[in-house]
Amino acid sequence: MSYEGSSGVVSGRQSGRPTLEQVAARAGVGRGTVSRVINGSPRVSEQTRTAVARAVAELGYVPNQAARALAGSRTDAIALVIPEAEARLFAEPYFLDLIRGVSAELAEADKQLLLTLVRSEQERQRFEQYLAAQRVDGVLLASVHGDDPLPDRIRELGLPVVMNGRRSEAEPVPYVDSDNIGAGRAAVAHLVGRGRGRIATVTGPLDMYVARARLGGYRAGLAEAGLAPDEALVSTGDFTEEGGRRAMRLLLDRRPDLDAVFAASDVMAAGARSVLREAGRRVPEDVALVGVDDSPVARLMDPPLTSVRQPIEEMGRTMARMLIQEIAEGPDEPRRHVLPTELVVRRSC
Amino acid sequence: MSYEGSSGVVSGRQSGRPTLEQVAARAGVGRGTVSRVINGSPRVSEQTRTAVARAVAELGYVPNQAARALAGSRTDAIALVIPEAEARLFAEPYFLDLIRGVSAELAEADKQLLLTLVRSEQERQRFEQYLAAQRVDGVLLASVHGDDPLPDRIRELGLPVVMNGRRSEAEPVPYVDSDNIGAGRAAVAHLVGRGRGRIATVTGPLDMYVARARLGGYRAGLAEAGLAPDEALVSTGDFTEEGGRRAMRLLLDRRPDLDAVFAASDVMAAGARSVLREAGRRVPEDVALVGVDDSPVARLMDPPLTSVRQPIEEMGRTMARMLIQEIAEGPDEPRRHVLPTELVVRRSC
DNA sequence: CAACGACGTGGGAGCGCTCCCATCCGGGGC
DNA sequence: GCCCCGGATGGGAGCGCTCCCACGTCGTTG
Repeated sequence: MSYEGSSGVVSGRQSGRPTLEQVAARAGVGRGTVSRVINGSPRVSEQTRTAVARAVAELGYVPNQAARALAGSRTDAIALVIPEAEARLFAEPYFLDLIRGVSAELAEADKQLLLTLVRSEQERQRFEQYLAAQRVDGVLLASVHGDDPLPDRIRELGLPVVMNGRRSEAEPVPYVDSDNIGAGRAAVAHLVGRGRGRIATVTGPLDMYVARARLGGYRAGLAEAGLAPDEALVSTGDFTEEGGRRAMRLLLDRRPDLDAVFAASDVMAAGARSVLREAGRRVPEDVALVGVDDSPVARLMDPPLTSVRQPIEEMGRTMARMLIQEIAEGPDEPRRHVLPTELVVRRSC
Repeated sequence: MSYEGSSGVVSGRQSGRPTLEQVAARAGVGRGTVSRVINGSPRVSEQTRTAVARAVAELGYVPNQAARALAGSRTDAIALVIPEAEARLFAEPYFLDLIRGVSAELAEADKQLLLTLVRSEQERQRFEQYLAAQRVDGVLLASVHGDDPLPDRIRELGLPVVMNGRRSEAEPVPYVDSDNIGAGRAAVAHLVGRGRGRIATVTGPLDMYVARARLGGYRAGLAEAGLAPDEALVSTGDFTEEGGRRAMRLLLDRRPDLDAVFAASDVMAAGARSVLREAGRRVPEDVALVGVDDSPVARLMDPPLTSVRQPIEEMGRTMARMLIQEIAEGPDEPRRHVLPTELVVRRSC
C-alpha cells in the first residue's frame, strides 16, 4: 500500500475524480446539500454535515475548479503583473520579496497567484485578453510608470486593481506605497547628524513618482536642516549601477567638495561607490553614502552601506489584503496605504 | 468616447461579455463552426473563417476560460512550485531568473503561470488539493531535497512534472539540471592553472545532490591535476553566508597553508571572503577564491569574484518546454537535460 | 449515371458546479 | 386541532464551451 494522505484517495486515474453528485449519492443526500456543506453554508443540520464530510473524505473529493468558476463566475485567482524591464532594474530581491508577501496573504485566503511577467507590448495586449477571459478576480500591478494606462484599462474591464507604488501624487487607483519622502528625509537627517553639509543626491528616472518622491524627501531634509538647496548637487540616474556611476562622475565634476551622497537605490549607491573609489575618495571618511532598499548588496558592500529599508514583503501583503477585500465587498472609495521606511545604519557614514 | 483597444469592446459591464453563441448568430453560422475557427481547426472554409473572424472582432469576443477548462478538461495553466525555505537560501536572483525563463516559454505557448511558494507542510498539503482540483495541466518543481516525496506524489495524481535539479544520481522523474560536476572541475582546473596547489572547498549541505555533485567535480578536478585529495581541505556549509563563514574558519584552522578556496555558491564565497579578510589573508594574493552562480554579489565583491555561471534562465525555458511537450504528447521516456556551466573569470584569482 | 467519399457544417449532449425555487417537515400560535 | 412559518433539503436550470455525430453538398469514381 502506498501512503495516501487523506483516506481513500483513489490515486488519480484519468478515468476521473469523484464529482459532487457521487458524494451526494454516497452520503444519501442531494447535490445542493453537498454544495452547501462544501461552501460552509449555515443552513445545514449538524448531522447531515457530518455525513457529507465523511463521504467527502472517503471518496477523496475535491471540487473541480473549472466547474466552480463557470457556475459561480469567480476564479479564486488573482494576477500579479510585473513589467520585465523593471524586474531587471530594481534591486533584485525586490520582486521576490513582494511575491513572498502577496503569496503569503493569498495562501491564507485560499486564492491562487497567477504571475505575469510582461516583456513587450504584444505580451501586454495578450495579458488584457487573459483578463477578459475571466481567468482572475483581480489584478495586482507592480511598478508602474507615470504614463502607464494599464491600471485604468483594467478598471474599465470591471476588475479590481491594486498597484504597488503610484503614478503621481494624485493617484486615482488604489495603491500601496512606501514613504519615499520620509526615506529621503531620514537619509539627509542622518547625514546632517554626522556633520555633513554638502550632501549630493543621485536620483532615479524622474518620470517615476518614486524617484521624484525620494528627491522631494531629500530637499525637505535639507530645508529642515537649514541647508540651502543646490541644483549642482542633484544628478539624475536610472536605478542601474552604470547610471549611478555616471551620475556620480557628474557630481564629482560639478562639486568636488561634496562630502555625502544620498543615492535613491542601493544599486546606484554601488555604482557611485566604485566611482568614488576610483577618484580616491574614502567612504565614509571623505564621502558618506546612503542608499535605499537595504538589499543584500548593501550588506555586502565594502564598507557595508547605510540604507533606507522599505517593508517590501509587508507591501505585498497589504496589496493582497486590499484586493481581496475589494473583490469580496465591491469597490470602496479608492484606498491608499503608505508604509513607513526605516533607516538601517552601517559603516558607510 | 473612451479608447477601446480592439473595435467595439463594450467595456466590461458585469452584464456580460459576448458568448460563442452570440458570435455564431452574428456570423450566421453554428456554434461548432465558431469553435473551430477559434481553435484553428483546418476544416473550415476560408470564407466562413473570415466571416467568423469579423464577428469576433466586432463583438470583442474572448473565450471564457472556465467554460473551456470544464468542457475540454485542460486549463492551459501550469504551476511552478518554489519551497520558501530555498527561496531565502539561494543567491537571490536565482528564482527570478528561473521564473523569467519559465514565463517566457509559457508566454510563447500561450499558457499561464501559477506560482506557488510553499512555506509549510500545511501549505504543501493545500497545494496537493489544488492539483487535485485540476487547476493546472502540469507542474514545475524548483529545488528539491534528496528525500522530497512531492515529485512522486504528483505523478501519482497523473500530472506531468519536470524538476529543476535532481534528488540523486538516479532520478526517475524528468528534470533539468546544470552540469554541477563540470562546475567543480572547471573551478579547480582554473585554480590549478593559476599555480595553486592547496585548494580547499566549502560545500553545500550534502543531503542535496547539487552539493554532492559540486564536491564530486572538485575531487575530479584535483585528480585530473594529479593533486592528492585531502579531507582536511573539505568543509561543509549550507549555502548561507554565515555557513560559508563557519566553514572557512574551520578550513583556516585545519590547513592555515591553503592557497585557494572553491565555494559551492557565491553567497558562501562572500562569507568566506569576510573571514579571510579578518584573518589578514589577501584575495587573490594569498588565497584565490572561486564561487558558483555568477550572481550580482560576485560582481560587487571586492575584489570581484570569479564564479561558475549556471544558465538559470535557460534552465527555466527548458523545463517549461519539456513540460509543455509532455502535456501535449503524453509521457515520454523520462527525459533529462544537463546544461553546461561556464567559468567567469574575475580578479579573485 | 448511380453510388460513394470528403469536406463543411449544425447542433445535441454533456463537463461539474452554483443558484434558486419548490417542497417537506415540525413546532408554536390561536 | 388547524394553520402558518421557518429551517432543511432536493433537484432543475443554467454557466459557456468542446466533442462528436449526423447531415447536406459537392466532385469523383466505376
